[in-house]
Amino acid sequence: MQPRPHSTLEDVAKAAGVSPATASRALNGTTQVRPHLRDRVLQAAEELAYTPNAHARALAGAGHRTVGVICHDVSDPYFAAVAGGIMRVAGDHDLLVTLASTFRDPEREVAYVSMLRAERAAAILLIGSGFENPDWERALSAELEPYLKGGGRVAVVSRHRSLRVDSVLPENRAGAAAMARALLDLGHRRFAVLAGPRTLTTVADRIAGFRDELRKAGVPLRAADIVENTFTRDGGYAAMTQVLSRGLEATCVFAVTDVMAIGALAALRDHGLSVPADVSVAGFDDIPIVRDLAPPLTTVALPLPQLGERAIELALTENPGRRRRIHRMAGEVVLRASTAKVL
Amino acid sequence: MQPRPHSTLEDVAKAAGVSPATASRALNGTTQVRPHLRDRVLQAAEELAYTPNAHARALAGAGHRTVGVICHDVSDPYFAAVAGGIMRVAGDHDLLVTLASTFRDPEREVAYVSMLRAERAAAILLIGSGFENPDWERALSAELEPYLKGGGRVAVVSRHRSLRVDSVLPENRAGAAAMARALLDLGHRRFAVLAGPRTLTTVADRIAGFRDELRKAGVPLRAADIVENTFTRDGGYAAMTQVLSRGLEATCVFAVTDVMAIGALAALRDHGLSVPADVSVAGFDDIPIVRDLAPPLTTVALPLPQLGERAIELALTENPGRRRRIHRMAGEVVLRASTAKVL
DNA sequence: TAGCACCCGGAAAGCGCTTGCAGAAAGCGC
DNA sequence: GCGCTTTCTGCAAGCGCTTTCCGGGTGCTA
Repeated sequence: MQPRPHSTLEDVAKAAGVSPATASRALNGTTQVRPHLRDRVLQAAEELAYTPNAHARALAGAGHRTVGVICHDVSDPYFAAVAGGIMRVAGDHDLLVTLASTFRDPEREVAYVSMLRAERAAAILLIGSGFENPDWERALSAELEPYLKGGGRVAVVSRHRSLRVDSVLPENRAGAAAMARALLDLGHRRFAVLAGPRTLTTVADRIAGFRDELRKAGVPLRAADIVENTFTRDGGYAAMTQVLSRGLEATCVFAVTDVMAIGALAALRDHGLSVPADVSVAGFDDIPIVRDLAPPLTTVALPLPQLGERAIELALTENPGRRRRIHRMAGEVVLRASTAKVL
Repeated sequence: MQPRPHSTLEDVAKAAGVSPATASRALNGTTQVRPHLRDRVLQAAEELAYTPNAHARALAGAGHRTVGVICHDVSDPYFAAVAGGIMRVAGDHDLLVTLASTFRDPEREVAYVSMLRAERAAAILLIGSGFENPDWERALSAELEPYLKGGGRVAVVSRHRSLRVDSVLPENRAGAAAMARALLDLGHRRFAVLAGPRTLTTVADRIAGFRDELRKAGVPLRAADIVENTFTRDGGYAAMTQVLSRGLEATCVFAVTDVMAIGALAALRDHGLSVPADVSVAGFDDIPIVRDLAPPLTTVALPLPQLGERAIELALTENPGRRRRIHRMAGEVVLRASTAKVL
């Protein structure tokens, strides 16, 4: 029945009584086309509900207006916020965004890069910490290399530095240090740290910044004060529970991400402890929800959407020298009601 | 320097000493290729870091393994959760997901459908309520129609029914009715409803279900008890503030979405009211965060990730009769500490 | 009115891949 | 060992578009 599912440029050209070349030019405005011809083409296109085939177009050399974004899980508020920033910029550039959630599976991440490569995506953005295993990071590099050589643009956000590509880096170390200072100022001297996998630089940096600042003040942070778990709400809950199980000595809990802090708050509530009366809690990231918690969470505020915006802008911006560009973004301590002065 | 940025099938074929056709067949396994030839091809591909050009492939008729998802805003926890479900299923099918946030701009929505059409996406999924204006819905239909005729698959989640496509529909009406019953059982008789744009069927249904159930119990819900605002946290805050400004008579506030409920909770806190002691609050959706609020939010739990999973499965499943399939999903009232018995 | 530059439109060559089609090779029975 | 069937392989067409290269108008100048 249907001769061809979609109408093609040739159909349009025929309907308008011009050649496909002219139709193409009229539609894209690459070259001047006499007004009355252009109007005929436009009208024909309209009538035929013509939509250019993006594949044909890309194949013919017009490039592909898609950027690929790879993160661990879109439903995590952190990634959702960063992705939101990317989407906004992408929308302004008429770019389509292909978003892939790896669910923290390294093989999947590599597979996605490969698919994005096959798509000839204009750029690939990797958001979130890399994987613990350096082998995975290598496999990823191997996949990325040919892409870069082929003119692909890559940018990473808050990611292990082993990849030699443009990156947007939150100042994790300085942010954590600032948080330590703020908590010290409140009079805290005993801390518990709830950490994600410590092989991730994000985690390592936040812990290091926090610990170094404490040390400067002569306050030690012992290895036992740091509890490691997954980067999730439940991970935070479990880590907090573990801390509680050996008897809470700390007056303040610092979770390396807000999501973990949310789990920690839940665990504390479930154990009948009140925040900040019994113990103070601080997080990191400032995902949108934490200001609405009760108590609102003290945290290091990162400009999450901007992280994404800078990343895509970086990737889209010409880089003649092919130098590795790094855009650092500072975090700011926001004191809310989840932390209190020690009496 | 670089003769061609990427190595092509022809390069692989040449390196393996076979024709492109054979190389293609070896790589795709469409037809038997003698083992030693196949191995040579595979090895050559490996050595050349060959990645097939998805565009060429799609153009040559092999179809395109991408599904498009259009929602209002990925950074909204509701959409993030639904998208999460979609991603999981897509990953299992080796499909790439192109996610577009319209930021509630109808023109952008139509434009995205057009772009997805141009991409020859295997399916287009529309998540979230349609727009208030029936004209927009028509414009959208006009864009979708040719896509469907061309063999495209479309499914919508929680969306205005005017589109004649497969859909996944939460049972908004029944869910809201169940919530009304639960609140009545707690002894509440005076309610305030915080609504999103009422022209959206989602909102209309939730209000109707709620009101009808109250009516059955002889409890009236007057027009003035319903306050309308945007579908956001700030919208909830504003709506709640408005209710408070005319003097709170209600013993219970029902927000048509959790996100609005979060705003309402914040507004109540800012006004020095305590929940549920002074007033009970209930929401709808059960986005993941609400169980961790203090107090945890009473709400109608929708299986958010499943909403997405069903939608993509629906779109991917053959539909020989071309009938409009509707998958309804029930919500379940979850009573948490944000609602209390009326003394 | 002739001459020149300029602009516009068309023909055609691909972009990289899949896929009939047909021929070559291999396997089988007799 | 011959002819037949059954695999396998290569040729070539073509997916829908962009773009280079030209030829033919057009408008301007002399």
